[in-house]
Amino acid sequence: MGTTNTEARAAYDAYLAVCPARHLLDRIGDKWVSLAVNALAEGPQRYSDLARRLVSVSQKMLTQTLRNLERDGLLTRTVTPAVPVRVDYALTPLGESLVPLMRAIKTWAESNMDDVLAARARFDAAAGPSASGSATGTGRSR
Amino acid sequence: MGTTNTEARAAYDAYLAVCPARHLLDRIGDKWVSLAVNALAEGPQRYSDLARRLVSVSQKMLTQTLRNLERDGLLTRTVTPAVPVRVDYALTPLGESLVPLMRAIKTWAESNMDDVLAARARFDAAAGPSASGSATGTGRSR
DNA sequence: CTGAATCCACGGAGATACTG
DNA sequence: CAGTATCTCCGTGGATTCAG
Repeated sequence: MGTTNTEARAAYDAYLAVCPARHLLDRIGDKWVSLAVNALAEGPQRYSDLARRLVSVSQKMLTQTLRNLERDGLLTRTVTPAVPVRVDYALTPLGESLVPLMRAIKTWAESNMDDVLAARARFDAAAGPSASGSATGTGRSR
Repeated sequence: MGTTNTEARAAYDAYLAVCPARHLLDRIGDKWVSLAVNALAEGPQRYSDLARRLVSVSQKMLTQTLRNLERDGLLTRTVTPAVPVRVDYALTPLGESLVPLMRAIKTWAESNMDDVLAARARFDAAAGPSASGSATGTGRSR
């Protein structure tokens, strides 16, 4: 009595809602964030530069990604009111401090993805040689 | 001619499809993965233990998360055929090698989330004091 | 106890068209 | 050039129910 199951869940959800790591993971988990940060790590870029580098990104997603990063203080957006408007994006110090972390992620991935892929192949072979590849919700695709 | 825009996008998409970092980010970006790995970092746990720790996770999501991690060789699933079945989950060496990375993420988040939150507040105050909070798609919630 | 199967709703991702 | 606006599709996650 008193401490119902529902209350516990609510409390946990509340905790998750403010968990810093959760926020960060949500951010860098976004498909285009890592690519954008990576591109900007080499120096400021114009909107069209970024659009060229992240070849298959839609304008909507690129803008949305950049807005979110700007909102979080990870990059700055500078508008130069020329004839054709010019907008430059650059990492802030905060954004740059994130780069090493991204590199660490990249490094781990490149070092261990072979093992992961091998494990995945083994698993799929053992579980469902007939099944197309994965079960209910692998998470990939989209 | 020959190199159409569409081809370039297809090539880039193909590249992204195999990009190790992308895979890793997709994995650890999953809501429950970080929590599960974190919990298992302290030692093997039973299914029900994990369900208790990740209070607000549904069985479906917990099972799905664990399956994906098992598939990727990050943890092992051991079934003990007792009267009530018993299943233990434990990190593999590969899974454990991921723990420091998760910690790094957690550390960065805890160190810099204040700045992020401050930036966010500033941005929201400047952009749309009347608007509810964020634009088109902040990414959070769900 | 551990998990599979099914149904459903929400919201994000993308394509397209329009604007300052 | 650098966005904004709108619409639709479907994947994802949750609740519920059934089973070994």
